Amino acid sequence: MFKDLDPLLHSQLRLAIMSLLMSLESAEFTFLKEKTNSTAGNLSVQIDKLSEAGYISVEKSFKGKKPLTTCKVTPRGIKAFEDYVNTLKQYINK
Amino acid sequence: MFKDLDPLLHSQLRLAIMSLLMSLESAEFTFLKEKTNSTAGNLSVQIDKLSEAGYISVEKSFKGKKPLTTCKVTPRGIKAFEDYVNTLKQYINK
DNA sequence: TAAACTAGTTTATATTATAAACCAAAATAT
DNA sequence: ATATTTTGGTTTATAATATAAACTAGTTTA
Repeated sequence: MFKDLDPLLHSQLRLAIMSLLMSLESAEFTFLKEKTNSTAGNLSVQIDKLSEAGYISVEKSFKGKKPLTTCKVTPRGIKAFEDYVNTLKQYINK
Repeated sequence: MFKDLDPLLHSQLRLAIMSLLMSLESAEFTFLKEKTNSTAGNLSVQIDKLSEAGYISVEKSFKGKKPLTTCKVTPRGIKAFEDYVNTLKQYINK
């Protein structure tokens, strides 16, 4: 009856990160931090988890002299997000 | 940007329970257990939490000689569920 | 050159979900 | 009759998770 919800996406902050990345080419750490209203620590942890699952790719570089972390959703992440949304519909429609 | 998701509803099993109760007059413990595919222990705990939040009402009686736990969603529960769904849409509709 | 700020990471803690262990009564098998 | 299993749960222990606090390395500002 109820399919399992991907636990990696069924988390407020990770879902917010993925939601943003689904509609953007890429996003910087500081941008995600601001938009999700999260602490840097929490964001860092959740980005790692999404990255380890292969849902996003993370690139570390420099913007001038400051470190710059850039995130992009991967095809696998897009698939996972879409599956999650479809599964969720079982729970919330009707 | 992203409103907080009610943590009481943002839980697979509790969401499944509420989802079922939203479309039924009432439901028995054993029915919920079967439909949600949960263990009795887990279900018992989550029913308590929903009940303590006032999202559902729980009535304990007997069916013949066997104990019977019956659950119903409350108006407050309906409101919370609808709010949750609306908030969730911010996350999943691009 | 000390203080404060930026852009993070690591680690500790508090919360949560979950199943295992338990209980009382009833039904079933011996 | 009386063990034994099943039903319908509850309580408790454990494992997983989310989150913030503490920390780091370098940079800018006073």
